[in-house]
Amino acid sequence: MSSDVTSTAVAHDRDGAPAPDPGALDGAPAAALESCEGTPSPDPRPRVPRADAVRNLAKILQAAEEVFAAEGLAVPIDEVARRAGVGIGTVYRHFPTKEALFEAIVVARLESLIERAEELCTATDAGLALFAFVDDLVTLAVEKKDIHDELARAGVTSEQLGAPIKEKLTARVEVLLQRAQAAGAVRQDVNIVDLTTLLMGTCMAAGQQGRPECTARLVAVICDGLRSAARSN
Amino acid sequence: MSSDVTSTAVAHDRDGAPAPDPGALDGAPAAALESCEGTPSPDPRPRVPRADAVRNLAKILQAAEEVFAAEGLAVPIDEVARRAGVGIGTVYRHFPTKEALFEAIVVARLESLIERAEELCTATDAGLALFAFVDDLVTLAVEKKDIHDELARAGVTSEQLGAPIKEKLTARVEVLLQRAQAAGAVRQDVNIVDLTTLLMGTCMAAGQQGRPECTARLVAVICDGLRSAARSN
DNA sequence: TACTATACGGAACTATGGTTCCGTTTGTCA
DNA sequence: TGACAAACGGAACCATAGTTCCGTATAGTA
Repeated sequence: MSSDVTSTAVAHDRDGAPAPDPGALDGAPAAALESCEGTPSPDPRPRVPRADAVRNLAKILQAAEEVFAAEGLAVPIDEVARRAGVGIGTVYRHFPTKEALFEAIVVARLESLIERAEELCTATDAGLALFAFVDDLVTLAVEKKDIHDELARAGVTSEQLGAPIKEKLTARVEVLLQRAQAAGAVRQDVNIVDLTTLLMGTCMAAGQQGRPECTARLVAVICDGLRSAARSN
Repeated sequence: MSSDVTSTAVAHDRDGAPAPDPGALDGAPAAALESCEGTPSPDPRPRVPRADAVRNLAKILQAAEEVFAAEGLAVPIDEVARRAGVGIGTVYRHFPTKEALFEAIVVARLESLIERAEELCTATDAGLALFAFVDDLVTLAVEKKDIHDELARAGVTSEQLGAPIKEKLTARVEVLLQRAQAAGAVRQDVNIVDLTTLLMGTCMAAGQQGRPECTARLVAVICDGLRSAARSN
């Protein structure tokens, strides 16, 4: 949600194995452990991970996914380890820092949002498409506390988690916005920064307030606000 | 901004002197140290504070005001002490916990907001009054990082700082809202919870985004959103 | 089955920040 | 001016949470 390019270091296993691709969340952690960095020197030994390592990585990702969603990013790493049924050392073997673990989870979530945004980019009604995205985003933030936390930290931490992914998401949202504006469905005087700020705020508020029945009305107000001056200006 | 009644403990000097009234921020820290709790047993000795204690309390409040506004509530207490030119022990003599110090500052800020809301309650144009309050609130949040932090914690911490003051503020805002709705300037389908949530979000986002030129547009969108369906429903 | 690299577990270490304690200083009053 | 309660300063203490380290267990292989 920011254009900061400062990225987090690439996560590495301390024994040299690369950190898993966040996509591992989608079900294939084994593949994530296999491949190496961008083939700088074709290692003779392809470094096949042990079966238990693969299994544990999956358990850790699963546990992190659940714990972060329920408790937010502030939860201690011990809790993730406990939930995954592994030792803390094992978590740190797969992710060099807590941040790296966050990144794996948060990036996966952002990626699903990017997908959604891309889907909506081809919708016929550009206005409805943007509003649908707003609704999806806010709903997600209410459900998944980590998204909410991540948004809340955005301006605070200089180290941006998954900055490139955020830029990508922002770019997609910008397309949605521009299409909606071109269609005359959204006021001309808001730019992408305004919109992301507005969305961030709504996500944070709705997320920590937690009352879903309230969420719908919030989204309605926001969307109407975005729409309101569409004719004028 | 919540109706949680769980309040923080009354702040006490460890030597028995009561914590200062938050109003002390407004310039009379001496008076704050003098009076005692609700006269349960008329202490023979009126307990006049020493001059240096009065002076230091003022310095601490002043420093805390500045530091919290600039850095937010996460700043370590050492920083406040350093800025005030006193030892940490002295801070703790005046405020039993860091939370108590927060409260002194935050409550003072909320009180100024309450005052503003009361002022606006008598405005002729009820719609404009509400929108003016929204603008003031968001602007304050951008300027004072502690307000923003305090809002951000609202849903997180079970211990609510100055819960009664927040209730009072909420009550005033509710009057503003109801008047605006009665005047047909604001849509009927939002209630006070929706509004405070919306305001919280906007404050947080604007606050951490920090670009004042963006703030005005955010407020515009929000207010237009609140207005939008005023005719219908 | 034996051997070894890989991976594991969790105690120990480190850093941060709130809070306490106590020896020293100082304001106030007789 | 001397005595003493009040107040001060800041080192030390404690709790929390991230990270490292190393002895132990085990998957994979000959």
